[in-house]
Amino acid sequence: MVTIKDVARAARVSVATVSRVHNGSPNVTDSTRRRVRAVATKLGYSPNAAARSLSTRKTLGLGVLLPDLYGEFYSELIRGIDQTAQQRGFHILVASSHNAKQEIAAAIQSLRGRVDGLIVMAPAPGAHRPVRDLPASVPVVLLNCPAPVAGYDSIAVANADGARDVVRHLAGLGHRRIAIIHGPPRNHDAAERARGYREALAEAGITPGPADEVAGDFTDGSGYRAALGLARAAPRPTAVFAANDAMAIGAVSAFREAGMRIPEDVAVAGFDDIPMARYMHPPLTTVRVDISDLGARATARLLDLVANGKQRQKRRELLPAVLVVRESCGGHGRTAAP
Amino acid sequence: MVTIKDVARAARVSVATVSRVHNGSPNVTDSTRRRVRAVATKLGYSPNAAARSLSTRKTLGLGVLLPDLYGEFYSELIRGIDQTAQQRGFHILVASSHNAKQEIAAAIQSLRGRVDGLIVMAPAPGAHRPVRDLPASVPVVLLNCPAPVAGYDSIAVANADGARDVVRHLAGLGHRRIAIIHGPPRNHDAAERARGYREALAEAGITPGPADEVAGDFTDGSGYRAALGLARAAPRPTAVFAANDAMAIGAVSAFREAGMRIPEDVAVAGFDDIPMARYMHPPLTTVRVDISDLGARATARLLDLVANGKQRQKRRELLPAVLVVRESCGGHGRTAAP
DNA sequence: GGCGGGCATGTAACCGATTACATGCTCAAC
DNA sequence: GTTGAGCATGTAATCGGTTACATGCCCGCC
Repeated sequence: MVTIKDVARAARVSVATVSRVHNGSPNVTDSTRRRVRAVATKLGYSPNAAARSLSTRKTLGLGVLLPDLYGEFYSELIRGIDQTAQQRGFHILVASSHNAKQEIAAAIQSLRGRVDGLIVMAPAPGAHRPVRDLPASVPVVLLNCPAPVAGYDSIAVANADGARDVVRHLAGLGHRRIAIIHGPPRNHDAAERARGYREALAEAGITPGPADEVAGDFTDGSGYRAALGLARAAPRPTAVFAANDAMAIGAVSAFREAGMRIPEDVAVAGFDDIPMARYMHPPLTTVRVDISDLGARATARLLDLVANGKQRQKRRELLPAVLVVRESCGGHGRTAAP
Repeated sequence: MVTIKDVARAARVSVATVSRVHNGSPNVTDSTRRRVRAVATKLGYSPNAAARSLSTRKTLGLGVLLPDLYGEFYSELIRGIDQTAQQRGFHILVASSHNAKQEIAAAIQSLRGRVDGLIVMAPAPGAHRPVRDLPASVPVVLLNCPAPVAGYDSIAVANADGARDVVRHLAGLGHRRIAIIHGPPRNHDAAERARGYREALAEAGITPGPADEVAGDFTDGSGYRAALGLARAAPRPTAVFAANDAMAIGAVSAFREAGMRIPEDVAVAGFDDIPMARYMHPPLTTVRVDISDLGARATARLLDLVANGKQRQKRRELLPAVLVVRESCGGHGRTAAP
């Protein structure tokens, strides 16, 4: 390992000068600067990150704690985060935790001291406990957390609004039996989408039967199985709102296998607008959330906290969720542009 | 920030003892151990990662350098990597590079000293140059790289075999005009899949016309546009092999908009078997690659290198790619199980 | 009773950077 | 010619751990 001392010796200067050259300090003559640069390159020197962060107390790292890594949602999210972080010279440490309190605590523990800030997505209520144990000096941005958590910045998606809009759309199309495939129990996003669903039904004067709410867990497989059940129900719902796109995709597949046509026999809507939603057959009516933007905003906010300390007022930002009408619910003449 | 010294003082022992307690050294009396533990917990002590890795020369971090982060492929890959790493107490640093040599170099630079090893996926030929500049002491596992690179372990997918199998399958079904939607130019996986395609055609005595090979870039949008072109071609291909599933999904969507039925008017096959492939309509005939396993294997190999030094023989591992016949090409009576 | 082995614990060097402060030089102003 | 400002550079403390080696104690054995 070639260290700053090796470079200093070879360039016949002190370590301080080498350090100054690498950090762009102005007080170095051009000739010295050039000499140090040349030697450093020749020796293949690159500063030891651990040593540097030990003395500067900065790591240039951001921790990203996710409940899961399954599906297109998370790659989009990470993409937005990485892009923003990279632009500002930060790198990201990704850890997934399955939303279990213990695992979250472990992951946070393993990230401590390696990052200057944390983006935590833990939609389970109560899952933020381990976050509170963090020293107050670590900036944190919460993603899709249940309700504003006092003392933390947070960004969330307007889940209830989006869900209300889709279900209203469905009701407006004349549907009276509208089922929902829920997300995981104890998941904030799922709960909010369910709330929007119920509100829209109430608005429309519809009382959902008990069989109209079926369980799921945000995976395509769970949507498939849920829809299989719905297809056998009597009376059958004429429309289904799946709490995310992955489940909607599974549901469409199951309905089709059961011999039903979409949207003629059953309308299906999703949530998220993952890239592939528009390429389904029929193209999926869903709620658009700019997932990578969600990641980008969270990162920008976090970097702001990291740079300016935590003095600012904590805010909760709500990302709009807008209805995208395609063809899986009917009610749309033209083809959605790709 | 509470440091080891604070704990030592409060527990009335030396820093060495505190360190020993935290590292599970056996030479500490139970009473001391308990006292130190209690104090550490009360003070909320957690060792500074930078300081620790400065003196141990270990970081417990693995760098993951990816060409991109778009689509389900990457979340699956990261999932496999994270799972294996976490089990062994490592955490991962993810960076994407868009496959540009300069960005790769920058990313590697920013990872240096923060990780004990690197998983690099850079399918562009020549993209590994920056990797060679790494000090030989950093273990590296290459993913889907062009050909075995001397001096490095690598894991790749049997791209050509898989592609040959699908195209053979298509030819076996009686298709004579089989088009391909290519992956990005200068991408190894794409090139290999193209090679398999050509070999299978040659085997079947088919000479592809120039219009049968169209460009794409592995995104669903590019598959959509490519298929739009194919749909207008005369004579039209009766089968299309898309070099990955995302493009196959886009292609199916485009063909359908052009009024063609799948598989009756045109058969479509993909590559990767992303989770959602089986839920498409019709379920996609594709080539199964266990993506998260690919990540898991790469990680296991890397951890092995990290633990045992680099003395072992470098190996290239080839992950099988097996044909999964569903319905998008016909030739399959039953419904694919989900 | 003295000696030595083994064990718990402490002292201090070290890892590789950053940076406050010290040093010494040049040059302009008086 | 002296003085001091301003700048380039060096010296050494520091960040928070780990660990080789030193120390001192207890205990068993001859």
